[in-house]
Amino acid sequence: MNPITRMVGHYIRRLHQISVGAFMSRISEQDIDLTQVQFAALSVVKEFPEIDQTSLAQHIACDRATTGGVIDRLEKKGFVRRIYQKYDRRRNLIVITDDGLKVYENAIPVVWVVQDDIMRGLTEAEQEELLRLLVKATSASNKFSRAPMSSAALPAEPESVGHMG
Amino acid sequence: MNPITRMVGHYIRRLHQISVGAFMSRISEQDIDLTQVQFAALSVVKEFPEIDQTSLAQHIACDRATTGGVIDRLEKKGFVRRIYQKYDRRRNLIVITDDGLKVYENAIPVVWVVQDDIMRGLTEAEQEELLRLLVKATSASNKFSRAPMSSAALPAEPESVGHMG
DNA sequence: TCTGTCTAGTATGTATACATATGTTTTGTA
DNA sequence: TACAAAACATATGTATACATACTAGACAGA
Repeated sequence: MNPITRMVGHYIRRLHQISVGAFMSRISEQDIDLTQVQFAALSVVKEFPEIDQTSLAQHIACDRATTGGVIDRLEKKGFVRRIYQKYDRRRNLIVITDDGLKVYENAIPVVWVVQDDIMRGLTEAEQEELLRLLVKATSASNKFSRAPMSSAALPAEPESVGHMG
Repeated sequence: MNPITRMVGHYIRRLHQISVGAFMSRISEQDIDLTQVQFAALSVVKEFPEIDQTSLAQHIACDRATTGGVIDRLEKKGFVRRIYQKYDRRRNLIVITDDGLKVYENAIPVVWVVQDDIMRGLTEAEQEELLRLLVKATSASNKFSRAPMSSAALPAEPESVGHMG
């Protein structure tokens, strides 16, 4: 038996691949041009208009360099806009465009389909338990991570997030 | 509440980041120059000497292009060697070197420390349950994935993990 | 033998993901 | 006010991850 078959990290990486693949597959079916991370960024930009890149980075749990690239691509597609200010010229404020809003709304139903794709092999109870354990594990390890999620982006009561779609 | 906080994919991606981060952190402490995927590749190459790249790709669940890059980097570090054959000049056979073996053996204990880092927020029972659910979910979705793991690399007991086709 | 098909590996391009370094701007403090 | 420190974005380099396309080689059937 190869040791990698006993490594939790291996299955996490594998499930991540599956999750990304399912998202891209389902989103393409709807002719939507978005990645998982771009969708997450859009959802945060929609909720917090004129957010700066560093705050956005914290919400989607990417570092600033990665987030800059994500914004680049969203801007190129016309889904968000950077606003350059006078009173603090270090900051770019990000806003969602009308096109971005439309794409975002169209993508939302896809998310729940993907949810089901990823966990289709599990019973209803197991799906809830997996989600609960993922939330608990990420919350616990969050502070040790290099690109931690901001507390604003974390569920208020991790215990209660077990249910979805 | 932002919808991404309800997305299982978001937590999977997050736990993957944490897992990769923990591995790199612990492995650096030991002055070992390996990534998670490179470790997985080494372990397969050790178990199956003279494996070709496509088979290796299936075992570590990467596509051929990615695997080629992984082998490139491992070869550059002197941890594996490519053997070019006469009777089938399409195939490269990969073997582990003495240096590679040494590094691999040194890295093994780190893997178990990382295991604990990732799931430190969970009880013993929860850790086992998370691993079980990850194995079950990945097994079920494996066949829908672009870079599926080969069955040889999957755990032997279908009973406990849920076997796939 | 010739040819169409399949296979193995590679090349290219895109998208996260992050470390490190750089440059600019703002802020805090002496 | 001057200067150090912090903050923000970006640039560069490395490593997965995968689609697509391409080359070379093997192979089976006509």
